[in-house]
Amino acid sequence: MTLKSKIRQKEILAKSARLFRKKGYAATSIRDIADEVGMKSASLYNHIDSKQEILQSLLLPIAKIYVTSIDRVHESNLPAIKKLEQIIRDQITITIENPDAVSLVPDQWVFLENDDKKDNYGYDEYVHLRNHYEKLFIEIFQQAIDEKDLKPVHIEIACFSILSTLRRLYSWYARHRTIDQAVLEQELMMNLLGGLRT
Amino acid sequence: MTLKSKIRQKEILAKSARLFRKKGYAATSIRDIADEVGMKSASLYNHIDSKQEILQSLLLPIAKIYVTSIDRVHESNLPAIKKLEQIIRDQITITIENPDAVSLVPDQWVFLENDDKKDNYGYDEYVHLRNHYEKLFIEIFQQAIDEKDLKPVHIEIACFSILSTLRRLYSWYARHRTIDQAVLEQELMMNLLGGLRT
DNA sequence: GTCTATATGCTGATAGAC
DNA sequence: GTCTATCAGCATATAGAC
Repeated sequence: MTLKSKIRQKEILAKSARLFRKKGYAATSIRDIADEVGMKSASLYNHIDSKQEILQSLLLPIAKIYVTSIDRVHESNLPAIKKLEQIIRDQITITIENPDAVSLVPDQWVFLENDDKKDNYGYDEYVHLRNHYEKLFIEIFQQAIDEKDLKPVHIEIACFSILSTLRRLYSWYARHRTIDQAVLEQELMMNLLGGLRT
Repeated sequence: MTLKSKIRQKEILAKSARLFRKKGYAATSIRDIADEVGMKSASLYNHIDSKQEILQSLLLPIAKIYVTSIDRVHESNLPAIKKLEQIIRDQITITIENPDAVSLVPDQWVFLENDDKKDNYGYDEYVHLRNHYEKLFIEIFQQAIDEKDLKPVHIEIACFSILSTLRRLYSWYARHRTIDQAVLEQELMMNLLGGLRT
């Protein structure tokens, strides 16, 4: 694979992400993507195998970025409450650095498919990564309660609430791109953890 | 319009809402809906004008429910912080009573269309209702800060965070339908407002 | 009010010329 | 690597028999 084709592929992925974000995977056609890239839809297939491959090439890498990030925090020796703060900071950074890919996370994963013939299990792999992330998040949250840094709240409600905000941050950030990241981190920390601290 | 046809229409709307929730508007076909209702797709058109009309018949009523609810709170004589608490309780009730319609609110409104020829402005009307809701929410939030019941936080971040959780509540609730509503209200109040109180 | 048949257009993807 | 031409299938919606 030449360097040039890799650049072209990255462009196709980036433009697809923007279109998927705007209209969703199902409502975005291969022709829409080709128009955006500036070629005919048939030419796209010199760079990609299928529309489904594009979605997988967007969702699986971003899911792995999330998991790598929380794995590293999990393995650190910080108190659990400090781990939670770091996880929130990491999610903000990931969102700011990959807003289009992140925008697909809440809802577009349902369009991932499994294809036995190609040994290609996009849906299963994605769900596994997401479950791994949520499992660690809840585990660390429980630890912070055990360590008396958080009140003994309803864990599932609290984790759902925090993650709902973080997963939607891309949409708020799109309208406020000039905000200082440190301010955003501080404010969100207060919003998400402030009411739960002992 | 006969009583029977109204019942049939309600069934079509309910089944459509469930399908739109699962796969999204664009990925749900008229045939999918007809299958679910138990008739051929052509027969559906004896009960509805178009697929687009179904989406509007789901989204606009639920948006009006939200607006009616916040309008009533806004006109009350409660302190702003009590208004916010009531708004959160109302959103929880609306979600529990209309989970499928509520599930369409975060993302499916982009598929609403305007049709000049039919004097039918679904998109514009929906966006207007949503903006009205958010304007009142922010106004009441600001008031609660002025009345010293909330810290002087970054208002837009705080409102975004609270609304993100409330708009996603349908998905958490789907997996925890047996929870007592009073408990849910109490926990969410702590999560959403706890960190912001003076 | 439901059906079969059909119109018209768009979908993802492929074949083959250049 | 891009193009034109094309395929088979599915989309929304309508016409008209029963």
